[in-house]
Amino acid sequence: MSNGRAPSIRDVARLAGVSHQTVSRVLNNHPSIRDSTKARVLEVIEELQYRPNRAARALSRGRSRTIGVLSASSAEYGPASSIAAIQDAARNAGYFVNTANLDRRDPSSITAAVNHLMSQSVEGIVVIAPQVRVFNALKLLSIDVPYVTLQSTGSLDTNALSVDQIAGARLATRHLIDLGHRDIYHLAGPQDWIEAEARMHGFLEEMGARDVPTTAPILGDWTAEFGYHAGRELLQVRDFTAIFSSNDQMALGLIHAIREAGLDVPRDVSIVGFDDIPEAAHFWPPLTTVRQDFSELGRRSVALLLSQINETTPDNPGSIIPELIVRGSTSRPAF
Amino acid sequence: MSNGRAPSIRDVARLAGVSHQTVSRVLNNHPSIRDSTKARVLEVIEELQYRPNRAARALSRGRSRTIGVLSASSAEYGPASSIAAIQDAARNAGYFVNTANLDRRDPSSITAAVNHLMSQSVEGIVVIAPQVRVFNALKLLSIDVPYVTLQSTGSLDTNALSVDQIAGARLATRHLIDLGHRDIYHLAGPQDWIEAEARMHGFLEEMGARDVPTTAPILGDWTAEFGYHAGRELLQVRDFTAIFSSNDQMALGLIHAIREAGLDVPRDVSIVGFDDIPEAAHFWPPLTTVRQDFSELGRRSVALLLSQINETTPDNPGSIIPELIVRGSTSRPAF
DNA sequence: TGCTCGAGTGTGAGCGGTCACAATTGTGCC
DNA sequence: GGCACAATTGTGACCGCTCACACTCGAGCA
Repeated sequence: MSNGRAPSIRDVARLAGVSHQTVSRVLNNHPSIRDSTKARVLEVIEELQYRPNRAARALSRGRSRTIGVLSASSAEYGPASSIAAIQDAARNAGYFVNTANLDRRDPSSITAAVNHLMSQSVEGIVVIAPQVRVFNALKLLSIDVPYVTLQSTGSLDTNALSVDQIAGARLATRHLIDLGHRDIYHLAGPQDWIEAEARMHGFLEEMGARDVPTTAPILGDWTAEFGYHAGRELLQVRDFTAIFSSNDQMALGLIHAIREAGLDVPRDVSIVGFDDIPEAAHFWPPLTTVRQDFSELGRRSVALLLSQINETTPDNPGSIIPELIVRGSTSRPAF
Repeated sequence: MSNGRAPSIRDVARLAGVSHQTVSRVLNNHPSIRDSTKARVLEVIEELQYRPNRAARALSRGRSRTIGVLSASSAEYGPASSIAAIQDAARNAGYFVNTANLDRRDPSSITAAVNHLMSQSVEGIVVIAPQVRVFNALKLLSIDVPYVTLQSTGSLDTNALSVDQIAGARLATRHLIDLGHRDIYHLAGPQDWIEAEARMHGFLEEMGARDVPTTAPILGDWTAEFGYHAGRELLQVRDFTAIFSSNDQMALGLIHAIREAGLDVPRDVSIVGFDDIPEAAHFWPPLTTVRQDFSELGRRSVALLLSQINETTPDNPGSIIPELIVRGSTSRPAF
């Protein structure tokens, strides 16, 4: 009993007067077990406060029932929401989740993080680190477990899943054009990020489709701080009436810079963001932006990954279409 | 070789012409191993792409080298930053991290989450769910592993670690009083949250110490949305010149409401927030707030937890003192 | 009655590591 | 050369579970 060790399947067996294998059968819901036996075993389990030892199970089964998450910048709203959803979805499916974060300054951390996950013998990996170099590293490492990525690499990956960033960016751009804007800048995310590139593409496509001339997008780093500085730079020129920012944080920085220069949003400049973080509705002015459902993305990624692990067909293919949320930061140009 | 199974310690041993135990010694950096032997083994390990099986190791050692994180609202900035830091710190210490999220609507999820962690045989738990009911549940469950909490329960917990919320709140309040404000409201967080309560206490203490009369704090839910509605309510009365909000998001909502009513921040109302989220510097006006170092908190919590697990003495006791960051949202009252 | 068959249960061998202990080899010194 | 002793390596059991297979027993049927 209180010999220091946690009770094992054999302790339960002894007390219930059955074999260890019978206990194992009860634990795994084996069909052919007499109800009375099952009840007795369950009783002892309860009495002993028995908990199956996961390591032992993983070892003998050869499956860890764990999936890994490879994530960059997991403190940001989008990734964090997705991770939370992934964890819930995985738990519901009986899987455990292990997260490894990438240090964005250290390229070798990709290998380290993957090794970390592999040494956990994860059965699959969800990648929320939508940077080209991460994908390249993943290919080189020739991982022997399936993995899905939360962002399409643009090529026709069967294991990619994403909010249709291009469609979202076109929605935002179309909105500005429809309002009458012609001189529109795009503040993009870092070059290296898949979704930054996708949004930039969407922007350029829509501008092209409507025959609006464009200037080269500015490459930012997602932070409000960058948006602010970019805004100050842009105001030196002031040959634009609207800016489409690749995320809400940079949009916030832009607005700050514009305000500070004594101008008004949206009267002088219209701003559209991307993501619809919960705060966006309370920016001043409330931000017009493109909403993407990070939680749904997380849930679907788990479904897709598990279907690959278990070699079943996934039930929800296709990408998620984001939605334009019009608020106060956009209006017709002054004239 | 390619018999489907991953190579084991014995495969390595065979190829290197040594015993499995020698391989094990190499893996664990045992001191008395001849350099030449070690080199040979490492060579084979490399050749075979051998990775130790964690489940087997955990089983035979009886230790999982895993710590659990119990977290509520892990998508928010503060918790998410701490979690990221915890993961890094744990990884550096050779530990794995497993996160379980609480569903805030379902009280029974506490038990479920703890069971989830325990079934992983975690060696310790970091609790980032600073709600009274979580602590109560934890006590009832009589967990047999050490755990630390990222927020002090107010009582003298040896296993609590925290930013000194009271000191932070006093800093914020003092700042407002020093500016000349006397009619100051406090928009608090949810009653149930330890840190909300601590900040409220700090506010009341400082007000008391300076003989400034106070009104009852308003209990919010941390969201910008709530701050906005609270702001609209408050403006019906308008018998205040400053508001101390228990976090930055609610402060943002307040500002929104105040602006919408045609008033100015800080001219008509000064606002102080709490947390210093990265966006706070770019609110309009930039938010005066109290900065707390979530990453440091995460790192220290791991250090504390590991010291409990390994029964060593922790090296960095005491709480972290937050810092007041003065920006544009506060000024002397109109008169 | 004797046989087959399947439901229910038991037996023993792994899974891939670590641990305790035994065995072997090497070194210094008389 | 022979011995004590340390350095290095090997042997077998065991961690807690699942797997493959064997066994028992009663029902159904010729």
